[in-house]
Amino acid sequence: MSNSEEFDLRDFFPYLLNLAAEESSLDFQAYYKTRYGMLRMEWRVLFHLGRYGEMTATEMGQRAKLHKTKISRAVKALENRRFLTRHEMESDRRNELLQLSPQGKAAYDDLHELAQKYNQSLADQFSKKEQAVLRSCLLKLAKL
Amino acid sequence: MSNSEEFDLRDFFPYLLNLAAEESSLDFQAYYKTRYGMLRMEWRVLFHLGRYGEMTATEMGQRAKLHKTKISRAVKALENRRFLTRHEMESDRRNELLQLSPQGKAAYDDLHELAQKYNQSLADQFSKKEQAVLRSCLLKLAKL
DNA sequence: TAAAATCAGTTGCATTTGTAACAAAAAGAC
DNA sequence: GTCTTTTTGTTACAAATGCAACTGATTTTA
Repeated sequence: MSNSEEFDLRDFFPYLLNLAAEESSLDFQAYYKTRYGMLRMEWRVLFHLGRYGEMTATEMGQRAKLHKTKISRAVKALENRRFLTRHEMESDRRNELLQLSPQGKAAYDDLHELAQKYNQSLADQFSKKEQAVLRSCLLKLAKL
Repeated sequence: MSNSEEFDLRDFFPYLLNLAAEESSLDFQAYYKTRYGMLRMEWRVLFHLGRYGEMTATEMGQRAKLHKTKISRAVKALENRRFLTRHEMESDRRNELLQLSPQGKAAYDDLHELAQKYNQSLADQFSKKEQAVLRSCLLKLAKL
């Protein structure tokens, strides 16, 4: 039966990745959730707009590999909280340009800075060399 | 504005971990889903029983850091599909010993072998050294 | 030993997500 | 031009998850 040489869950990368992903985002997630009432998808959309400037939902979808329904819902929620505004484009009235409001920008600045610090605290567990290997492996696994 | 030296999502470990976790489990997930109609939690429970032998739900919860409601629902689903049986313990009738049925064992054997191969194909993207670093980083991040 | 506290496991409800159908606008066929 | 197809974004419905209340069994406490 249970041979101790046998393949274990602790050797299974998808499992490890899942646990590490969950565990490593808990604290940060708690922050934007309690502080700004945001969900993960809303934080991502906010980040994209803050980091890369105004864009349409479709553009963001391609850039971040997010499905349009996720974006649609996140945008609606952010709009309700006055974190962003939409502007119908004259050239094509199906398109809406999304941009952060001043509040949105303020939230972005706060979260962006925090994310950086938070990330540093995760990275500090590892040597520079390990950090580089980890990052490159993850990029490859994520197919980025 | 968008300063190109600025901290990017691609530098943010929680984000990378999430994407890598999702991407790296897609194919395997599709297999046990279409082949056995299982959800992730059900696969985990099946794996635990197959790998470590019969145990109670609480034991499994501690071992795998899973919440009891998740286990309860996964056990019910696996029981409905005749992959496991429950046996009330005489010593304490609140406890139920869970064990795989022959079908459950067969599914475990199949999935276990596939998981190993699948994992190997993920690992093959990296050198031995990289694999070791990746694994140890993930274990640390997952707090295992 | 009777009442209170604890523990295993389940169920119900509210939230979140995934999929697919949908409406409106634009582009293409002819 | 109008009829069909494609594209953008929303919505509806079903599945999945998290959390808290619950049932029944056991232990503790007084």
